[in-house]
Amino acid sequence: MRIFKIMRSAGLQPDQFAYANVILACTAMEKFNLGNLFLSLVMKVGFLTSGYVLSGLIDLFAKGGCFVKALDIFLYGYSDNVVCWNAVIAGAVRNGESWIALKLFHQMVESLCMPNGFTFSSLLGACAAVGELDVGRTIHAWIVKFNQQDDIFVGTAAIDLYAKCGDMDAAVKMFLSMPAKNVVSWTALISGFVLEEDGDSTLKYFIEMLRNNIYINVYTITSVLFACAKCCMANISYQIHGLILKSALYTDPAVNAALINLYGRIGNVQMSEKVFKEGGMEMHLSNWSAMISSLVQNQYFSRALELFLQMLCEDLKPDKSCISSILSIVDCIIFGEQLHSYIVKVGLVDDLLVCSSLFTMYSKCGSIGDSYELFGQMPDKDRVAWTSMISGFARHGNAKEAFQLFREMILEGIKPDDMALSAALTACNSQIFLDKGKEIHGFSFRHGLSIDTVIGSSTISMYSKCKDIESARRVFAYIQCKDQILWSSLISAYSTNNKSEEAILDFHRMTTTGLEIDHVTCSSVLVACAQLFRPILGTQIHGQAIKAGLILHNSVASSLLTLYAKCGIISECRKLFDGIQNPDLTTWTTMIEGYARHGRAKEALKHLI
DNA sequence: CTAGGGTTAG
Repeated sequence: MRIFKIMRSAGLQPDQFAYANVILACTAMEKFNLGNLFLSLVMKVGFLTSGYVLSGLIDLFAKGGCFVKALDIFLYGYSDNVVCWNAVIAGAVRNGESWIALKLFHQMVESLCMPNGFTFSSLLGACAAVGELDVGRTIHAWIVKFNQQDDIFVGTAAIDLYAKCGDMDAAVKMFLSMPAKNVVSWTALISGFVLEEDGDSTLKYFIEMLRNNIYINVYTITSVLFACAKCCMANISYQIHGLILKSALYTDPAVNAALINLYGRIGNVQMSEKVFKEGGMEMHLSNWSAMISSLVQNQYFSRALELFLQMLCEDLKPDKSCISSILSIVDCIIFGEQLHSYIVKVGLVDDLLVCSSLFTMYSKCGSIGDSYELFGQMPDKDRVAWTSMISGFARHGNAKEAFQLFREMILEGIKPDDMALSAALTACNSQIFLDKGKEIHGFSFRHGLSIDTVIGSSTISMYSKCKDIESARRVFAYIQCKDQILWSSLISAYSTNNKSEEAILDFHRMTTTGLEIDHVTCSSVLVACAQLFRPILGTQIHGQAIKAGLILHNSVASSLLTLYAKCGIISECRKLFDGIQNPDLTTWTTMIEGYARHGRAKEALKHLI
């Protein structure tokens, strides 16, 4: 740049190469604001016909985010130079104009300019960006026609396209056919398996990579760690962590964040904290947000809040994922409102993620009106936002509003998934909604979503709340893979519908399949025991609950209290109650009721006061 | 003039 200035001030006329090189330097230094200056200089001396200068200017404007200007210059200086075509096509892809890129390609071929590896690499990127597998296959055919299939960039871009579109067979085929591969080709393939949540294949290729002594970099490691997190591969995770410690990768903030996230997913918060502390926590925002979400996922709410407040004290600006994580654990409207003001202040209200978490917070804290108002103000709503609002209404017993929203969501063209259906089913909370529930059940059946246990258990609960226990049983029988959640839905369906014999029978059936009992199953079956006056069975289950650590759940404790109170074993009640660490409203009420039922008014009143 | 990742909310 300086030499260029000296040249001009000395009255020397720079030639096309001097201009091209100085423009190249501008791009490299990201001095995009100099684009217009050079454009006018170049126009004055008539160098826009030079392919070197033209391609440089196109690239400068495209990288500076002015694709329209880049396209203008290209069309004005119209050249049959392949580099100019490539620059404008790549610029289109970079600026999210994939379809323009593809159109330009066709014009290029029509004007008989031969595309090369650069062209195809960008075009495949364009297809990947818009998820156009079919167009991508057409481009692949062009690649073969122009004999560019051995280019390492083209091959890698093809792997990336197939991988992003979920066609892993094609990706592997491309990978194997490549005469030369590098770390990027390997990583593109591995990322495809990560997207598919195929942990086995991810590891298989990663190990193969290590065996072949391919240099592993940050991209590879973060992909593999992500796969470990997604597939909950705990043992392998520790080994890979060891590998990272031995390499220079441990100091990279992206790797740190990936490790923190991984340990959060596999439930080892202590390790998350360790990586967080070792990774220079004062520097990187991504580490803070990974750490907070790890804590939230594992229910360390107060520690999460502590870190959040620490961030504010240290003048670190929490990003949207931090704020969303924190919002998801807020259970007090005053704190929620404070966060709301903060979000408005930092200008994050219009963010889809933040706003979704915000209106969900209002609905969880009891302000369904505020929640719906915020929801209504959102310009774009995704499936999660719709689902969250539906379940907000369902939770507040506003069934009609929930159904209306479910309808609107489908009319908006958003396909409900298992969570959305489950939210709509939850709204059917009494017999009068049985028809509506059947309608939604039919919808999920028609859309092939009925095999899922999430939908399965919500469908069973729906029929249970609508007092159609026969249908609940039929849904249960239909589902092949029965997990604890499904069994517990059925058992609680019987127990809440006064079919206690059936509930106990199914409890025995469940335990014989080798499934562990959980707190929901346990408390349902105890309710059944109470109804049938079966203290002996109840005591047995009490023992199992202690062994499985379920006694810490207040729902289990209060079911046991009900059982002992009903069967007149008040001394056992008292012993149990005194052992409860955090008695809640239900456990207190049950205890008081127990005393009252047995004419122990004095004790009942003592508890009350 | 060209390539690979970071996922959070219901």
